[in-house]
Amino acid sequence: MSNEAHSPRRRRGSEQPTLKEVAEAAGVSAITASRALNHPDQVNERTRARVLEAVERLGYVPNLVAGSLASARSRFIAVIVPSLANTVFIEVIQGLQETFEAQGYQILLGNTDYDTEREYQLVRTFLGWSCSALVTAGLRHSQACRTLLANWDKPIMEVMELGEALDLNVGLDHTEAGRCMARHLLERGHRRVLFVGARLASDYRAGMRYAGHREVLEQAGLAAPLIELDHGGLDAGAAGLARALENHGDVSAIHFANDDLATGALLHAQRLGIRVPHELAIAGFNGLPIGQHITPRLTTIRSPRQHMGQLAASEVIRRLEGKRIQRLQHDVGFELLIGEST
Amino acid sequence: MSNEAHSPRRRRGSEQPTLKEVAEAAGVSAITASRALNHPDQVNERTRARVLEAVERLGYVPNLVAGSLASARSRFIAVIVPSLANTVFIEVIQGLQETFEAQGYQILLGNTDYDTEREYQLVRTFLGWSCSALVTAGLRHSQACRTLLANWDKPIMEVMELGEALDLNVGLDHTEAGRCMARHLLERGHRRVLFVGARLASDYRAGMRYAGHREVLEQAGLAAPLIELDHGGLDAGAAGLARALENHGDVSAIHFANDDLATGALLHAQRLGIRVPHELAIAGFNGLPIGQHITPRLTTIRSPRQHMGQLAASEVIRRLEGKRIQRLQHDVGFELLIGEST
DNA sequence: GTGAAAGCGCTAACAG
DNA sequence: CTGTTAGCGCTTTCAC
Repeated sequence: MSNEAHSPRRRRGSEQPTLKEVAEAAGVSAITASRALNHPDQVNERTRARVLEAVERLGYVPNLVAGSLASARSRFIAVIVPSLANTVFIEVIQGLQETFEAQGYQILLGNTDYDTEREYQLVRTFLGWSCSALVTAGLRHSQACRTLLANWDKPIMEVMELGEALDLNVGLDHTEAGRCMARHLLERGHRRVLFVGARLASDYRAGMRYAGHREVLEQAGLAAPLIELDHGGLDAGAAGLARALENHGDVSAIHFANDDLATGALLHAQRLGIRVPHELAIAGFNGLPIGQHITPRLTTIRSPRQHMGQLAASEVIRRLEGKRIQRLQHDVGFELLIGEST
Repeated sequence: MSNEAHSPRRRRGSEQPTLKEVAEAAGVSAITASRALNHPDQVNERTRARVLEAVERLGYVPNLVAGSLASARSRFIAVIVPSLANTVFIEVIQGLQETFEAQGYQILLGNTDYDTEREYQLVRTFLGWSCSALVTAGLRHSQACRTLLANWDKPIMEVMELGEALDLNVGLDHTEAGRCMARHLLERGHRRVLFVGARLASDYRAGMRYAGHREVLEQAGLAAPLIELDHGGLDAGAAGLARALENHGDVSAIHFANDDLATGALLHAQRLGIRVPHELAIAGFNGLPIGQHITPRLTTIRSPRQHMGQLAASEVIRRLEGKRIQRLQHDVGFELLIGEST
């Protein structure tokens, strides 16, 4: 039986059984075996048991590639972030992952390194995998990428920030966050406030926070000087503090673009014997745990990053399941955490 | 032309052009178009230009699913880690990602939540995607998982720890790392040394470090008391310190299972006015940046995590390219970083 | 509830 | 260097 003279192609290296073989072993047709596995309710219970037994006995592992080709859909979700080195994206990914995995979706992770051309390439690749949806960090894309996505009929979710989105959008208002912290510093009586960030062209959301910060200061008739560092991290924060003291010795507060910089600066200030906040106030953004463990505790803004991922995933899943989406856009907000560093 | 009376199936939702259509537009056969894209050197330069032009004009995006089915290989690399909440795994993933992506491989990320049954399910799924290789964190797997992998003929790379591996192995010796830190503490004159870890059954590599620690202490005729916390993080470190002071008030040093715990404890000690290391020495493991920014700097052990990922990926790629692998196992080692906390 | 036939879009194998 | 043919393993469609 089934003994062809020539078998022109048998690539499946090892003797991986196919669905057809499982079906034969169970005495049913391939399609019934398929249904037994994927739509159990469409198959007689006893038939299903026979199929499952055969699956077990033969050690069958479904070929998902073939399934995807035939059905023109994979259960892949493309997730594109600019960096894995930044906790912020990791936490969003965590939220996405737990929610999607629980529904049987598999994440396909891409890293653009803050390069929109790279993003475009990743999107192309991911479309080629018949992804069920795309989640990407941010609203800025190359024109080619926009064109490609405009012709794509699956859910597109842009996370992190809020604005004019391609489709779905879950995020927070970074400009407003910048304003919020600037207002806090003004309330604390600071009049000479410096903003220190890193690579604001790439980390343009930090740039938006600076814009908000600047707006508030200028409305109060104050200058909004900026120091832009060429990389981030704790070391950079310490270096930023040093530069600030050198070039802006008269500032009474520094608004850092994120908690890594702010924490690095705060710990460096301790080493230098600068008393925070009396001699210098320090503020950050993100609400990382470390900021709440150092003394003085860091004044910062906490964003619900994991929740952002969960919400984004839930909304995408709703759409995939054909449920009505009430709003295309969700503002997850933020929270000013006032520590003793300001 | 090519106008069939009935088109039984056209799933590709939008009008995504196929390779065949590109080929027609370029006046070549499908296989030539395929070669022009995937094996440019096998095709006449002018033919290739025509194909590329047609690709551009039609906005063709290759269907990778179909390609994988036909060739029985995807360029997927399955990567399985127990958690995304732990920096350690993220850094390894980063190393893997940059190296694999540079060679055109796509990572398929799975998270087991420290559950070997979940790992088994992930492995099954990933095998179904015709992954080119599997990278997994750790050497411990369920029996079902081992059986499944034993019949798989693609490269398997186990990272993080060293030991009897399924195939390739890149990691470090955690028991030795535990010994190393214990010896350091003994050298510093400590005789009452406590080990504090979290969920050692899940984080069994921390358990191995404790085993090494204990071995050294017992050889010196000392006890090796242990406090096991039910979760990790900075908060837990602070709580661990509190528990230590309460139940082991006479200890002169605490060896924490990782830097998160150690940092949380160290910062908490500062708040309590406990002078480190004079009244209490504190040591960690991982060599996270934060430990080198706090005062006193944390004594810890640094492991080359990103390098571990890069090396693991390189070795897998060598194998995939058919090159000879010189050694199946690589010890990436570790480095004792002596701060002022001990 | 089950099956037969057709084909998803691409590439391997050969032939020229 | 290019083309023809025959599938990869599965699911859709439609019939029973």
